[in-house]
Amino acid sequence: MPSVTRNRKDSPQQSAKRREAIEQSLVNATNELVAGGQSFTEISVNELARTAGISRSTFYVYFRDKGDLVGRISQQMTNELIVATSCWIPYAEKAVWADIRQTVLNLMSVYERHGALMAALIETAAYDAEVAELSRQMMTRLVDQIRVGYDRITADNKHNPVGNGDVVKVLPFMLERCCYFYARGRPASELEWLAESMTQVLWSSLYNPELMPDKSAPPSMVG
Amino acid sequence: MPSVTRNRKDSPQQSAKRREAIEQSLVNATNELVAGGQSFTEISVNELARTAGISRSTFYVYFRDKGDLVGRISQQMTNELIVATSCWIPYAEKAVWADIRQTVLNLMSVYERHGALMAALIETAAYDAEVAELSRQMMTRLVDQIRVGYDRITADNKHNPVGNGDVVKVLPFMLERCCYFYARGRPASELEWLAESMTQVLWSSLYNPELMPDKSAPPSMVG
DNA sequence: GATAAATCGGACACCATGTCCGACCAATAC
DNA sequence: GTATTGGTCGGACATGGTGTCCGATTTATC
Repeated sequence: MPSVTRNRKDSPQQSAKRREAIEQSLVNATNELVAGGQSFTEISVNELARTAGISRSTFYVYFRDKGDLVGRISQQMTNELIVATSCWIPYAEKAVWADIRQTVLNLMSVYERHGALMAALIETAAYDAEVAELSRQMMTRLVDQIRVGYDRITADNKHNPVGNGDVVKVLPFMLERCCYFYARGRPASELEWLAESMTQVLWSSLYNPELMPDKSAPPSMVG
Repeated sequence: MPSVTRNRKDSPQQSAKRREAIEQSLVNATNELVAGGQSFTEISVNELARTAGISRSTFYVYFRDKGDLVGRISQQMTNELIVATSCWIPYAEKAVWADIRQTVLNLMSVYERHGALMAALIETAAYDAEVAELSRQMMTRLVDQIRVGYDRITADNKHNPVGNGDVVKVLPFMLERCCYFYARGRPASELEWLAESMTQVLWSSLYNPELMPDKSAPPSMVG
């Protein structure tokens, strides 16, 4: 006898707890499959679900599609990145080289541990408008974060403010993209040069502005 | 009467000229469709071909798939980017602020004019291994280019070499990603702040290294 | 006007997607 | 025990894009 009260459409009285458990299984499955050499895009929902130990049907009970899953992951990643900067930003005005370096290493560590998820995020953002927006928000939050640091630095009288505060809109892209390219899934400990280089760019852009160039000199070559 | 000599498999005695003409039509179609709001990934081969004024069948005569097309485009884009740096790199040791700024503007201009193609390149690289490799090569070539400039700067006795030459592996990612994010399809003339910011990062990272920070100071906060 | 090249339309098998449903399997309630 | 219920499962379904193939038609060339 078919149940009449049964309503599939607005089913979700699924406990948030259960949803999170499934999400975790899917995250593990993603890591596993990406480690096996596939890109996230070419992993089918079926493959993903099976590897996570659930059926394709069940996947669609909890997530609209792969993009929906990635969207949730994206929130986590964003938070991790923000946290990674917390040993520098709140004290930016009195930070030394080593503080910035540590922040950079923290960021790299996120990409080391969550390389597959970061790849999934970036890949999906390429074709899924909703995820693209989330990825955009991730960058915006990083920019805001760096801006807080910048403001603290310039408010401090030790440092002569650089003319252009918009550098903060530029630096996070260097960080994100370099970590993505060089540090994804790789131990940060083997990437000393990367930590050093990114630290240097941050340092010289934010803490080194006293040495103003002569901006008025005419270009020596034609563009 | 069916032609016996006709061999479809290794057909391409298609003149390179014709291929380029078709490629150009497809490039235009891509611009048109992307301008219409779609992402390159969600444009079907049929739609792309029809907009370019050819049939789907003909598309497959000249290109294996969309990735093949994007691959060819990628070469062009890479070249344009390299050329964009030519007003700076060869004279890097005697360059002034305005020279770097001009290079940055040139780069932005590439993204202004070819925004759709750049998007197609990045999107496709996300799931097509072959295109991903080409996109990787694009970055590598930019790194090499910046390195040439760096070597000229450090060889010159005017500038005290910075400790870490690996900054050159980091800077192109800032340039590429920022142009992609901020300057794609947008007039460079309205993005003064971007040009200024990117120039500043380049300048302070490459020409401003005399002011060495105290790298030995212990971190003030815990990571 | 004959011949070959280039293009076209259309059919084909294939595969992933997202939706839907009935069957099943627990645990709990009566 | 037996019935109900929330959750899972397998499978069917329509849909839509892919890449391949071929026969037919158009276009260019001499």
